[in-house]
Amino acid sequence: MDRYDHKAIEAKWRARWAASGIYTADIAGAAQPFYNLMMFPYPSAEGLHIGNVFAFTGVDIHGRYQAMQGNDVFEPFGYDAFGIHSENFALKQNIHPMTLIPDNIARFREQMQRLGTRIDWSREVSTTDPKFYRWTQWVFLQLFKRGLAEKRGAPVNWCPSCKTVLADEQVIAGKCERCETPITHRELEQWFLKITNYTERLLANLDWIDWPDAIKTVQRNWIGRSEGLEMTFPIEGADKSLTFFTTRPDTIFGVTYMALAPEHPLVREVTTDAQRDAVARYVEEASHKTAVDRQAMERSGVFTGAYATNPLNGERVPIWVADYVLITYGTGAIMAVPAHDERDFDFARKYGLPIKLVVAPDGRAGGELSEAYTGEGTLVSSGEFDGMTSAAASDAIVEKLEREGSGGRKVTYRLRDWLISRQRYWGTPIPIVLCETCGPQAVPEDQLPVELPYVEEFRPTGTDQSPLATYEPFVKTTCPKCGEPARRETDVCDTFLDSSWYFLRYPSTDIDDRPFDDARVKKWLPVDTYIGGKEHSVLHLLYSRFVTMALHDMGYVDFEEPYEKFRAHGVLVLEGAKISKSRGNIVNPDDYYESHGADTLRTYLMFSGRYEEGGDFSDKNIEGAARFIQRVWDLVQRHRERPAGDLPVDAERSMHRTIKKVGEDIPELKYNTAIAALMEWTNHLQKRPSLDEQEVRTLLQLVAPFAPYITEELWEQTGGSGSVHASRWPAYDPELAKLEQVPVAVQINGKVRDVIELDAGTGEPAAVAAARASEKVTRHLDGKPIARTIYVQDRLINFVTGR
RNA sequence: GCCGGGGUGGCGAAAUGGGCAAACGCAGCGGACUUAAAAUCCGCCGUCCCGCAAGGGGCUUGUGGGUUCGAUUCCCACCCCCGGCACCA
Repeated sequence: MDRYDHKAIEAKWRARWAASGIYTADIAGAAQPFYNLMMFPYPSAEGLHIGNVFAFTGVDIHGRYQAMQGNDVFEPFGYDAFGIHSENFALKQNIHPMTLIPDNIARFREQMQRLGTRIDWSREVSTTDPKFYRWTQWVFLQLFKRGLAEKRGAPVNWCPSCKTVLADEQVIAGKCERCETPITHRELEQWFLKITNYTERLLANLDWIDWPDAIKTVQRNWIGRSEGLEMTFPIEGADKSLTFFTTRPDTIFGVTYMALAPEHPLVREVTTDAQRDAVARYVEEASHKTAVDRQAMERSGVFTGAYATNPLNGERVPIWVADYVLITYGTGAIMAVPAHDERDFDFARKYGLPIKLVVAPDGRAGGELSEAYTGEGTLVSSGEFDGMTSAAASDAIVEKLEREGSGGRKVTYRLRDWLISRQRYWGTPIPIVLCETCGPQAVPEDQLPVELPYVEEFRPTGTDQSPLATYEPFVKTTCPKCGEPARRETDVCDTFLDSSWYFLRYPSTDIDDRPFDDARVKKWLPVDTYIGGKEHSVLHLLYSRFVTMALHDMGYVDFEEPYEKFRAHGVLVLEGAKISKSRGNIVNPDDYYESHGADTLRTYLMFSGRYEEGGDFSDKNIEGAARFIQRVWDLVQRHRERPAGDLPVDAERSMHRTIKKVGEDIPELKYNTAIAALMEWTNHLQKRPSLDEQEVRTLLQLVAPFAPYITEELWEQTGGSGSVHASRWPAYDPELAKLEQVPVAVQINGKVRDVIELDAGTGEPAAVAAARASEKVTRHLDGKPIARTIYVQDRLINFVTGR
């Protein structure tokens, strides 16, 4: 049999599908809308790589299956083309992003089309299109008008290489997520979105949304809820007090010093004249250290000369400045308990501060400590709380402080507000006018979009300003409130603002006077299934939940959670390394489109392992998928040449079993085992002299989601009506899908000695009788009496003899 | 360090409300077809031992324990790999 001509067939159906609009969703009229969403890509490199193809194929199979279930599937695609990733690529190529990005997009589109997806190409979105970012700006303004966006001075993460500030979520282990340069800190006026207003809801909704537990855990950890005590110690000789947070109230009698973060406002106020120079020097040095330095270097600090009083025992404790205390967590100050905290222990050792044991490990008296004891135990040297357990003492201490009004229970979070200003060129301009008299003013909505101008010199400046700041035609404007000359905000938005709402736009891309149409949002959202990479567990997935909640509270949408069902696909690696342009290990799908065709590539990628796990890419096994696709072709060609045969009951049963298995596996994204079942069935079909019409129909339908081109061609060749992709998924008969005869293992003392064929559903007496009739069983029993018999129907029999 | 996920043949992997480990595929070996090759088809294919053979027996899911008639699956301890967080008080 000849090899099928994948190039001709794929080109033919691509054209036909485009012409017929088979994948165009009926946005207004769909009876059973199903929003099948994939994370839109950054079109930053020269094209799709094999990892993108892997991800999108899995989403598409899901969409095709849902369509064959009778749903009106909407599967849109777009480009997240603003941002540092795209701009850096433009810088490297030395081509202006306004020229380069449209080329990249065209290339991505072509490669996606060759993949044979059921994407609705009539509703593309690109975040760099003014028709799109006009509404990103609108989203920003709604947040601004409700006080959820504000410009304020704060210590921020600065990447010296990218020359911009970054959100916390974009700092990985103290380094820039894009270029791995150690982050420094700057004190700058920046725009923040108040995601922390939503902390509790972001946390609470995780309890019911249908997401993988692993992703929920990552979000919970990122939000970092922590319960404890907040209290204050009065500062000696000053009208001030020092507020701190602790999760260990039981150790409070062990406080031997206090420590402030170098950036803490009280540092200046409490430092004595004698210590002023030393403290100033230390604070100055600390400001130059990167987060990476801070951790790598030995713990350090300096005494301020001031003292605070522990109100519980009246002890006087020195106040230090130490850079292991973070200004960004809790109150930026700590009570230090060297005996029961590793960091405080090291610090006390270094500076000769007292180490006072107050929690004794249970059943042992505390002696000299060689390291901090961080566990729980029984309180000692703690006044009235002596003898209590850590847990009881914590409660008692907090209650006492609450009674006295000097402290109380408090919940603290790790999550901080989302910093969205970027001192770069390639992004959505922040739609704000800065007026010297009126302050930051929203650009009136009828003046949107604030267009990003073409600026020849788009390189980052390295100052605290975006390159737009020097482009006067953009900067000069008038205040919308007072009409006086004013300047535009020149920072641009973090790309994650673009992607925080894009899914709301897809159904309304043809509407220009509002971001999204209410009726369409009601019809299509929340998204039915969202599938994307784990790398966005915090970042995109958290930000878009926040923005959706905010829009919900403003009354724009009637749901809080944008993606009630989310599934994460695995990541493809190459020889153990992440696939990326910078590593130079890009695998281009075009080579496989040419050599084997998209159907084979899709099938191969989905067959070689679990979709939700990913794995190491290697094309070693692609021949297996190619043979399977070719076998489907050959089977159907043979069927066309020979008269249709009958359908013996065994063949019918194996068909029903396959329909059941494939139909159960696809919704769970177990594509590898679905394909295995199809391979098994085709191996059976091949042994039959001729196929029944129903078998051919069913085969093409079951293979269709995986290999859309060849099945469509064969469907037409065999006179199928309409498109195979618009046909209804075949039903199976549960009775026929069952096995008639089952192999049952016969064990003696847990060791398999024989396997006998029994009718499915055979009861214990008959099964045991059959098993005892086996020569092998008799031989192994060797006359020993059976003490016990265990029977698991249709599975096994275990004869247990006495010892 | 803490939090996730994982470790199964030569390779990619199946199978966990405990029940025949290795489905499906790759590679390999043997055979059919062919002048020959490719393609295709048929058979073998975890490992060790006994046997000329038919066949029989032992071992085997990272390591060591435990529970159980029975453990890849459950429990305890540990090792390694991948991902996330990271001086979070």
